[in-house]
Amino acid sequence: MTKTAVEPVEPLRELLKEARPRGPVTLHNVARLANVSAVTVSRALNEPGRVNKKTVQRVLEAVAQTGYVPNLLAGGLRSARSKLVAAIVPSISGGVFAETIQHLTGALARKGYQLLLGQSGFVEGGEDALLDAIIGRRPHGIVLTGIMHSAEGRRRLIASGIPIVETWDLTPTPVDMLVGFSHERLGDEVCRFLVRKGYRRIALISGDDMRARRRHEGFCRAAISENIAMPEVELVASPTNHQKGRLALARVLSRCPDIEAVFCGADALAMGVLTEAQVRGISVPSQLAVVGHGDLNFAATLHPSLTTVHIDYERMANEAAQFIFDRAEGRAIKNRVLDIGFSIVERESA
Amino acid sequence: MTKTAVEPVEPLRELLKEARPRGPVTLHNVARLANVSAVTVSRALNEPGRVNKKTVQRVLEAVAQTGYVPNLLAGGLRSARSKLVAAIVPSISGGVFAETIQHLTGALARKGYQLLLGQSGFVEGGEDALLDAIIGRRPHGIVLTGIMHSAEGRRRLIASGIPIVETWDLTPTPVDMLVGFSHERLGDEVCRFLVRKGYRRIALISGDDMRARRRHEGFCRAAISENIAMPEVELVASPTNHQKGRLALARVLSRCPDIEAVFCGADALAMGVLTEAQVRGISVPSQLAVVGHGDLNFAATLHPSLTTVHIDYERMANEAAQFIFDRAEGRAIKNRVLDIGFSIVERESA
DNA sequence: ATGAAAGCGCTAACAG
DNA sequence: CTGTTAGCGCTTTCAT
Repeated sequence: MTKTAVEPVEPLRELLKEARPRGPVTLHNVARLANVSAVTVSRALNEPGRVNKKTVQRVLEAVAQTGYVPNLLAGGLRSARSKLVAAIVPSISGGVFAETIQHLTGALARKGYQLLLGQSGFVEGGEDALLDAIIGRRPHGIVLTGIMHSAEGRRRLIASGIPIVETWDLTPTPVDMLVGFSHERLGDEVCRFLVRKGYRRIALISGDDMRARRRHEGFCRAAISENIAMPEVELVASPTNHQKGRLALARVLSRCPDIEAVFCGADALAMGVLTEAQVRGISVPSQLAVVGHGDLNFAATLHPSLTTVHIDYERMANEAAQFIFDRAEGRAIKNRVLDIGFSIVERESA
Repeated sequence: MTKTAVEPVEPLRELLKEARPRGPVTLHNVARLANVSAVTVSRALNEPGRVNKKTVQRVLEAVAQTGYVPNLLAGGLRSARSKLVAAIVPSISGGVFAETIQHLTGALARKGYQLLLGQSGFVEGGEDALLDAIIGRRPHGIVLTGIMHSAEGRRRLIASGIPIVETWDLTPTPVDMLVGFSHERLGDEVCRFLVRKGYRRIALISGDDMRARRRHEGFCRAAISENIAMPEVELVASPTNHQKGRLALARVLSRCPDIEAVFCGADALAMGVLTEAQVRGISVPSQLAVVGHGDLNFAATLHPSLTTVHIDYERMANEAAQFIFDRAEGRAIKNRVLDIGFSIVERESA
C-alpha cells in the first residue's frame, strides 16, 4: 500500500489503539470500535431485545474482533448481582455430596450462574471459617450441606441477607430455606422395614456425624415400639469408605456374632460390609441382611445387589437452585421448607 | 438514663446511623466508627504490619461491632486480584476428578483462594461454553482437566493472559503450564506388566475419551513389541461406573471367551468387572486377571484386592496450585511441564 | 503511620 | 432506541 496519506490519520490510529489496547479489553474499546456508547454495548450484550438489531450486530462484530470478555467483577459490583452461588460441603470426595454438587452445578449453569465451592472438612467450625470468604463475594445464594448449627454462623448468614438453602436434613428452624429429608424418620422406617422382614438383632454402622446420630435415634425409637433389642452401634470417622465398612463389620461380629442385619449410613460402608461378609463366607442375605444409604450408582449392580435408601439428589439440587432463583428474581416463596422424602429400594441384600 | 442532652447530638446520631446502615456495611461505616479513614481500615485488614497496633485494634473492634465483611468483588476489581481460581472438570461425580478437586480446594483455601467450579460434561465443546463465564471473573488461574484441544479455546485462554494449568495428561504443547502423566506410557507399562505376568490374550475396557485412546495406543504399541495379540477393545460411554464395567465384561466374554486379563480405564469399571466375574464363577486372578486405573480408596480392600495404577492426585492438585501461586506472586517458573508419573500397585487381582 | 483523591469496569437512573 | 452522568466499594498512588 502506497503512502498516499489521506486525512484521518490520527482517528484511525486511535481506533486501532482502542481496538487492541495493551491492557485488557474493556467495554469502551468495543464501544469505540462499534461507534456507539458504552451503555449500548452493555445493553446489546445483556438485553439485546432493547437495542436495534443492526446495532447489536455491529457490537457483536466489535466484540468478536477485540476478543472482549465482560468483567463480571465490575458488573457484579455495580448491579449487586454476582451470578455466583456458593456451596459448602463437608468433602467433595466420597460419593454422595459430589452427586449433589454435580446436579447443582448443572442447574446453575443452565441459568448462567457459576458455583463457588467450599469444603468444611467435617470439622466443627469448618463452615464458619469459610463464611467470610463466601459472603465477601456477594453470591446470590448459599447452599449448605446439612443444617448450620453454630449460632455465630447462623447470625452471620442471616446478617448477610443472602438467600440460604440448607439441604440434606430437616429442621423446624432453618436459617432461611431448606430442602431435605428427615433422618429420624428414615431411621425409623428402615427399622420397621427390617423388622417386617423378620430381622431382630440389628447393627448400625455409620459415620460419626450428626445426621447419622439422628438416624440412629429414629431407629432406636422404632426398635422400642417394635419390641426388638436395641441395635448394636458401630461408629467410624467420617468420611466413610469401603475399608471402614469392612473393619466395622469385623468389630460388630466380634462383639455380637449373632447379628442378623446391618443398616449402614452410606453405600460405601455397605459395600465394605458386603465384602467382609463375602470374605468370611457369610452369605447375604440369608445369614446377614445389609441395607445401605444413598443408592449410589453401584448399589443396583453389586452382587448381591444392595437394598438401600434412595434419595433424589437431583431433585434436591434442583429445588435448592430454584429457591435461589426465585429469590433472585423477586418471586414470593410460599413454603420455605421442602421435604423431598426418601424411599427404601428393596433389592437382594435384604 | 435521664435525658440531660449534652452537645454532640447530631454527631452521635450520625455515628450510629453509619454504624448500622440500612444497606450492607461498607469500609466507610467501619472507618467512621473507628475514627480513621477508609484506607486505614483497608490496610489494617490487609497488611496489619503497616498500621499502628492500637489503630488495628480499634479497627478490628469496629469490624466486629458492625459485622463488616469486605466486598471481594470491589476489592478484586480495583486490585485486579480476585483471589479466585477456576477449575473445569468433565464431571465431578464418578470418583477420580472429585479427588483432584478436593485436594485443589484444600490447597487453594490454605492460601486464601476460592475455587470456582465448572463442569464441561464430556461433551465436545463443553469447555468452550464455560470459558467466558470463567474468564469474566478474572480468576488468578484456571485448572483444566485434560488438555485443551479446541483451537478456539486455546486462543481465548491465551488471550486472557490468565495462568492456565492443564492436568491429567501430558503434551509437548501445553497452553501454558501442565502437570500430569503420560497415558501412552501408562498403557505401555501396563501391557508389559501383564505380559511379564504371563497373560497374552488381553482386553481393554475404557470410557470413550481421548485419554483412554492414548492409553490404548501405548498398550498396542507395547503389544506389538512384546509379540502378543492385539487387545480386544471395549469402549463404554463416559462417565464410567460399576454397571458399565459389568456389561462391558459380558460383551468382551461373548466375543472372546478365552480372554486372560482385562485392563480397565477406571477402578469403577474394574469393580464392575470383578462383580461380573464373581457372578459368572470366573475366579480372579487365576482365570481372569484384572487391572484398574486410579487406585480409588476401595481398590485396596476389595476382595480380591485390585491391582491398579496409582496416580498421586494430591500432588497433582498441589503442584497445579503451586504453579498458580508462583505466577500470582510473580515468581519465575523454570519448568512449565511437570510429569508426576504413576505406579502400578500390584495386589491380588493380577 | 495516616489521609485525600482518583479510578478499576461496569450498569442504574434518568434524560432525550 | 441511544446517550450522559454518576457511583457500586474498594485499593492504588501520592502526599503529608
